[in-house]
Amino acid sequence: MTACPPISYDARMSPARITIKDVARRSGVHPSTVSRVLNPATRSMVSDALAARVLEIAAGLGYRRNPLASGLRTRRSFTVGVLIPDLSNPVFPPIVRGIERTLSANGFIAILADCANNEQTEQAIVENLQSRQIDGLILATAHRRDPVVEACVASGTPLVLVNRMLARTDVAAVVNDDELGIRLALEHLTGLGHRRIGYVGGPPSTSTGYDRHRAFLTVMRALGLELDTDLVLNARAFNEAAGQQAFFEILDSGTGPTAVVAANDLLALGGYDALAARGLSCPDDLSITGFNDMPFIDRCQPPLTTVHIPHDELGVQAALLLLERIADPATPARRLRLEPTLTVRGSTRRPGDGVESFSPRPARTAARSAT
Amino acid sequence: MTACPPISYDARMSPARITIKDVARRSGVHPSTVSRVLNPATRSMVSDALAARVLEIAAGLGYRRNPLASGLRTRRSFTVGVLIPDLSNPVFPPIVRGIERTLSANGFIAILADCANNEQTEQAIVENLQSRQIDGLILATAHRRDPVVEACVASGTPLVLVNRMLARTDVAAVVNDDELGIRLALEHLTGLGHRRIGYVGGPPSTSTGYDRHRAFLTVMRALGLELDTDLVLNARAFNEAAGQQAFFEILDSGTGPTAVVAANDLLALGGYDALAARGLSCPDDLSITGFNDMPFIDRCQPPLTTVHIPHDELGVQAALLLLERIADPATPARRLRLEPTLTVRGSTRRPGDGVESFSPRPARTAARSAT
DNA sequence: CGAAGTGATGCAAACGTTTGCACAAACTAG
DNA sequence: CTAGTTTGTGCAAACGTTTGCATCACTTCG
Repeated sequence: MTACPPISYDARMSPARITIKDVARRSGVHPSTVSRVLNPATRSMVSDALAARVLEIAAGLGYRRNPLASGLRTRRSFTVGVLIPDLSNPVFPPIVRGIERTLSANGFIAILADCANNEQTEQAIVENLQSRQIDGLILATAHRRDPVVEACVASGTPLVLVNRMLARTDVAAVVNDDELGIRLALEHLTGLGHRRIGYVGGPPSTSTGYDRHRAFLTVMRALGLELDTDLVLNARAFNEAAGQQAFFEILDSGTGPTAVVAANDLLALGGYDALAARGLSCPDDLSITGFNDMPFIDRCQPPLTTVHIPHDELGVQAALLLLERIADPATPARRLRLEPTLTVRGSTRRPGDGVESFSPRPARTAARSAT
Repeated sequence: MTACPPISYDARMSPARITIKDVARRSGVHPSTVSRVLNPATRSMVSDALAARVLEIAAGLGYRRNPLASGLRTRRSFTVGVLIPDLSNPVFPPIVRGIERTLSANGFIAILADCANNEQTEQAIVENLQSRQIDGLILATAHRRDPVVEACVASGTPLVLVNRMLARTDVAAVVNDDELGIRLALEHLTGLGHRRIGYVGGPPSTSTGYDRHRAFLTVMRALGLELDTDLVLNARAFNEAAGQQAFFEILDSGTGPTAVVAANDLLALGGYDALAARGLSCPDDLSITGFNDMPFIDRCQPPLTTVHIPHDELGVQAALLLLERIADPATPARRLRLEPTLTVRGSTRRPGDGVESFSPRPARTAARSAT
């Protein structure tokens, strides 16, 4: 826009909106000319002098394009859908924020939908969004084999996955380097002296569940560590309850590990719960690492050692990738893999460090539960 | 919809969308008739037999209404804007979730925008949304005197505030009973024996800042407790940094209180930080209560005693109120006040309880900082 | 039995933009 | 100085719905 002359306050109050016709009448030109002026792509078709005049009049009148009408004609809406499996998982808000900021900086808006981890819901939402002529879709919900994604690809909807990706490689995605993340966690633990290390993963139907699991196996082998299959299992969901259950299985397997790598911070928190329920504590009895470094996880007790992922950047890059694809759908699907880092906190320590004969722990636990 | 016959897969694949005309042609009736059938409000105008047939054909063809075209004609978009001051504050995601779920259950979608606590941005976003013909707006960003809200009211945009409200009473809002919340916290503390109680609030430009502050003064007086103005102050923002700073002032005032009521969980966390920086601890040296009971705050150390608010319900009710106003803008602006409860956790205890001559605390703190 | 009423459907004009095409005027070239 | 090209605008038809009005076939009643 040009310099913004006094936007007549009336203009905003009156429900009678200013249309392109009003601008045309006022400038003494045809509506189509106004349209061309207002559209950057066609601006060059009209003479500079006229364009300037029209622009000024439009601004003076407080004209605002009606995206519905425009979208009806052009089949573009400058709107993208953002699907989140579960907004109450604190990893997602920062990602959404990055997405939203980037989109709106480019004139797009984000329609947010939470599918509550339900594929039915997801399908319905996507269809609804498609009928609203959204220009593209960002999915944080993807499964490795995902009918919703398939449908989107088939229908030609520009699509970018975030955080999770697909088995097939022709879909754009922005993810973390999961293998690197797991490796960082394992190297940290082995560096501390851990040898018997367990793993609690997520649903293998998701790339984050699958890839991190595989990475764990690979890296353990690479490090020359013994793999005890009793200590490696996948929880049925990426949440605390499922994590607790998985940790129970590991704790009760008898062949106690000294450390466990969790594929997600919530699973790690479930581990805390399991330990507490068995009268054990982290890191004295078991070191635990998480994945995601979700907000406020540094505040829990003990502060979680976890793989930090660039939440915001994940969102930003996903949005940029989508904008790229919307601008030119023919562009090949790129897959970005961002590098995580390890954030060491209080949930990991050398094995055995906590088991002096006179642990202050039990006393404190008792004291607290008496409060 | 009627029973859903095999939705032809082709329908979704082909970019050539099915329109009302296709349905009309196929049923041998005029498009307008199809429109009437498809619109519940006008369905009764057409004979039941025909309606049934059209419905069936529409479903068979996989027809989906184009909301852009429909909105262009009717000036309704079945879209509402949701403005959040800062999505990274964990109170908001659950509220957003409630909003989103309720809206989408009623055929509306939510456009989410995060204004990063910036009024400029907010203004721009609202204008953008208005030009997109949104049917209404839910604002979690309101200030007590808020030009953006004024503009919305003036332009006749249906509006509901959530979490915060305005000084003026003619704007619909769903908020917590802030006074009750503060009272619960204070009664809890006095019940434990606290007498010298401080307060750390938020910006008085927000209703949550203003009302909680006032409630604190009122309730303290009602309880017959002495008010020391050195112990009562408002942080410049609802976040940890501002909270820490405010707690520093209280701690350094010399006239140490035994408890502090914080107007928000993040401020309380800032209090934790301030205590830690001074080598003190909660609740041994100071009891602290929060407000909001944001997700995972029960995991921090110590788990925060805080005023629990019905996040989800706040969102649900805000959405319902907005739908009500959209359906009938003439409806008087209702203001709902939901009741909070107190969740007692580890951050509060009797004053003096922690200061036995042989506190186990200092030792532990030392041990941890040595790790 | 005819007039008035009722009920179901068709017709066409909107809603606010965009865009292929036509057309005129102003150039360029031969 | 004419034929051909470029440049700048206007014209009108779309995009997919909705809705006031017209129309027509019935029923109902005096």
